[in-house]
Amino acid sequence: MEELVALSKRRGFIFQSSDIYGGLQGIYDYGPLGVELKNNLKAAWWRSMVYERDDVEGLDAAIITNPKTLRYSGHEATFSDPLVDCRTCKSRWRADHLKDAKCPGCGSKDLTEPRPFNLMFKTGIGPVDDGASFAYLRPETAQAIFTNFKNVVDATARRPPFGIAQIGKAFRNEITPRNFIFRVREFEQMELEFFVPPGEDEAWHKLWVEERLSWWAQQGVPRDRLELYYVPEKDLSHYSKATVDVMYRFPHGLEELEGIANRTDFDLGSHSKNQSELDLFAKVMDNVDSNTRLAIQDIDSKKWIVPYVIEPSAGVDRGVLAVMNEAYRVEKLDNGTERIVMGFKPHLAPIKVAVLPLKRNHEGIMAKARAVKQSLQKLGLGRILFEDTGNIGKGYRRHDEVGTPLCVTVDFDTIEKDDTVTVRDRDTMLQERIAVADLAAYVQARLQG
RNA sequence: GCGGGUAUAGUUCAGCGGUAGAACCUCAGCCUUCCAAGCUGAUGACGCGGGUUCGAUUCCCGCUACCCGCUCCA
Repeated sequence: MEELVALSKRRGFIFQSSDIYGGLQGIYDYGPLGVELKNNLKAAWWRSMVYERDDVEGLDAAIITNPKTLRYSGHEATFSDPLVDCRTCKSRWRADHLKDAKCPGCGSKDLTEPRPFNLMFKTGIGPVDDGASFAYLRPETAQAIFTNFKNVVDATARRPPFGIAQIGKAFRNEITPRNFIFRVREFEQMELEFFVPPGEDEAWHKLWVEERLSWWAQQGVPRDRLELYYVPEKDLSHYSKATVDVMYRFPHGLEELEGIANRTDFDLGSHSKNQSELDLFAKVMDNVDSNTRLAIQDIDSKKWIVPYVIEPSAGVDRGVLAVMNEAYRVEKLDNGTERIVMGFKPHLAPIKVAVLPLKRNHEGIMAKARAVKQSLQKLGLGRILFEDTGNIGKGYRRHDEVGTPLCVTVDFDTIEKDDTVTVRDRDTMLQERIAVADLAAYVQARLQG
């Protein structure tokens, strides 16, 4: 982990936020390469969810959320637990789980006063901060998908099974942010809420677990590096009938990378009016505020059916950490030196191609290299970097370390002989001579692999 | 929030009660016809705030951040 943190800072992937003022606990910033990596990972998710499927729509909802949404979702009740600490055995308990003001762990009565831990961020609405009008920063992106369910159905004529996908920031006042970008207070989620007819939920749940495992493999986190954890019933979230956690062996231990939950009809039911007419499976709070039913009317029976929801919910930041951890490797070279390589899949690499002039102080080579860079940039593959180090070996090493799949070098043959360049592969360190005229097609083909 | 640990250039490490050194990195110049070469030069640090002291980067206290455990989750 320390090596990843150091590399992240040195090369510009991830920085401590507000660093010059001493930082801010559990908050991180993504640097020049980090933003590319993270965007690439999100784009890969969006592509596989929204573009490559025919049954998913996209959504980008607001972060600031009406408190009623989080009240009926159950978050107000479950995200603000009064907690007490046992001074004897150093354990922590929910105050409402204590019996006789005794520590359930060791029986000691030496407990701290209950302190409220509100895990949701609040903010004031409007310019006058009198506390009278507040809203929450969403603690998960999912809720806005549910509250927009009818909007999306009406706008797209979808019927279950279909899904709504969203990527965005979420905020939680974690008690203990820890482990670099693993557990943070401001984070990003990639969530799909997939709505299915009741009764088909369990089959779809299984299917989505497989889908997600296969997607992670495509991002460079292979199946054998992941473990499935079937959450025991007593540990299930308030909305879940069954949850499968996709666990990854992070540098600090085996932890959750993504959760795939069967949320049943809890959410749509919770946010609906006239719940008694809906024949809900889940226990929901009486809703006196909603102005609609989040349900689909069966054409034949005229009955309102509340779909069940399968939710694959992945952490973007955790994904970045897992992808970086998988990509990181140290290779010993024949000359005794070590080479650090970030073996990102090409579609995730922050820089797709680096173009290097063999000599920095040669006008002709420099000009040609710039031209090659510009022509490759026009392909729209992502970031192409003009790498003007003047030391070819150093340039290669630098790009190994940030995971650039291909380095294109302009040398004397390019400008004096046959208009070819060398293309050097990150993983094998081997080079090929390619005609500049063929370079675009060659690069495109290589980056697709 | 509780308990334990850590905090010196971008990184990895020195160091001392008398205001800090190195290596690598970075940058500039020279050199160099493909894997961190060489030469010259440059930038750059004692996390923050108090206290003790003639004097604190060094000792003490508080804060902040990070790491480990409890707990929580994407």
